[in-house]
Amino acid sequence: MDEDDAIEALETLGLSNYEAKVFAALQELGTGTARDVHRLTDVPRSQVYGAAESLQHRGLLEVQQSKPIQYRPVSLDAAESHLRGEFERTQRRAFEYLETARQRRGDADEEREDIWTVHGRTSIDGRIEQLVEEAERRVVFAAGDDDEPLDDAISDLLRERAESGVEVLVIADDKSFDARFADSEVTVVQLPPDHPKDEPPVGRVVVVDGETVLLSVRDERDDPELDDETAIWSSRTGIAAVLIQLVDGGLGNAVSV
Amino acid sequence: MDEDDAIEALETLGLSNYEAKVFAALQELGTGTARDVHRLTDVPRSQVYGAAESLQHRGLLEVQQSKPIQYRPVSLDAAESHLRGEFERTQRRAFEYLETARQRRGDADEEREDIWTVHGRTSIDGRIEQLVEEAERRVVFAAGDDDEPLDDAISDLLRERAESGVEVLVIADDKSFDARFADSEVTVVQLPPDHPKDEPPVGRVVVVDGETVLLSVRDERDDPELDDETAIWSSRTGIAAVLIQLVDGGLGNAVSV
DNA sequence: CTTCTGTTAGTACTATTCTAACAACAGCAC
DNA sequence: GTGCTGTTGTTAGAATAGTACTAACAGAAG
Repeated sequence: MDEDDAIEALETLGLSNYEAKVFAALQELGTGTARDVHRLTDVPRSQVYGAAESLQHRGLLEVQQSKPIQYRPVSLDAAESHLRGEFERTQRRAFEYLETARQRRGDADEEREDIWTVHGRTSIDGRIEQLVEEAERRVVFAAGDDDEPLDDAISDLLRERAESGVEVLVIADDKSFDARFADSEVTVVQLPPDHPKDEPPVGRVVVVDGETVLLSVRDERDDPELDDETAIWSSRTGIAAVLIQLVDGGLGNAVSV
Repeated sequence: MDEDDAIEALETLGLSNYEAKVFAALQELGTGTARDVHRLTDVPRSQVYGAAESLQHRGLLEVQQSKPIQYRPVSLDAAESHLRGEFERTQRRAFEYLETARQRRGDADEEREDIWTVHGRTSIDGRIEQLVEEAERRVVFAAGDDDEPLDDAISDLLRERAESGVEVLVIADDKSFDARFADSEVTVVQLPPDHPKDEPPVGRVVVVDGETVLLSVRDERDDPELDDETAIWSSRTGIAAVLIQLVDGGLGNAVSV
């Protein structure tokens, strides 16, 4: 993480280029004048005043109206809280409208021979949750080798659906899943040790009611935080039926989806 | 909250203008093609493809590679989680560097006749916390009439400092403070009912060790979420001594700061 | 044959980056 | 006290980069 990355990240958080540089410089200076900031950065001195005023109005700087004006950043904790508060308020504004827009949509189109592609772990998690919530009879969930294949929210939801009468099977190839679902209605099926092991990049496989299937694939990149997972899913289609048969065949006699 | 506000908010969250409009349109459509989106918005049809691809890579859309291509938004919950995750990762990137920059600063300048101005409630809360944390002997905290003058974090900190041996007085003009500090070492001083009442826009008053003072003022605007509070504070200065005497005088015989 | 689709290129406009200039003030030498 | 130099804070404008939007086209679908 170098200074350019941090400046870029601050810009992503909504600061302008000059604001980001002024804020970062003042972290290092502690307290400083426009000239001090200009000397430490490539921000033109005449531009420091406007950038600093904007930061002050956003609650990120304290100002001493002396001659010359002195600036100091608020604490990093206060700055983080402040930016997070701004983010949450902005997101709430946007999503209140989006919820009303969503409610305005007409009757959903009938499902056709659709295969959908989703990028990103949180989006895939969301789709998995939705498919599981819609299950009426049976859910089969399998995960490939992974440090953390099963999100807490998803495992909670699997328990909940199992307790509400849906048949839930989790296919595991290590023992940790037993502990997670030990006291629930979820059935954990252990693959035999000699079962051919899917190598990465296989991610998750979910089959719902024998007619909906989701397959995710983990991109082979280094940074797990970058949501580098892609999934396809399909429901009540010919291709879904074929994929489900393929998944079924891959599991052999261990379990039927 | 209308559509333009939502579009603007989505732009603040990092979407481009076209991306925001495509995403909002698809909330209403449910599923749609580039032409469907173009018809519902003023986004040129040729620009919908690029905006949609970008949204997909950000994990906000699902795509069906048919002819024509079909797009659908991920669920609003998944979208919110996703944007929040992006925000938290970006903020962590920025603040890791800022913390190292902060640690690199030289010895803090000696305090001079400084008066600092702070905008925004979270920044003022942060400064109050810092002043209270630095207290060695005595903290006096007063708040004007307000729906929620005392942040949980601040009240927790006041308790903690009282329990660690600092003398903490909270000056209240209603009974609710008794409940908050009933079982702690914090002393709550009730102003007499006939005490002249500060009218808004007075916010908070904090005096630390008889030599540091913070005075906040609430701007008279409607929206409490807009952090419309401004504070001044000063430490070990002549003006701080004067302000503290003024505050002392304002409290009459009820308490000495 | 017409319309639609997806892609690419380019122009016009807006925003940002950066420089220049200036009045007023502060500091210093004499 | 005066004169000179440097600093401060403000404003304006040119250059550059990014965004908004239109136009055009090949290929496919109806």
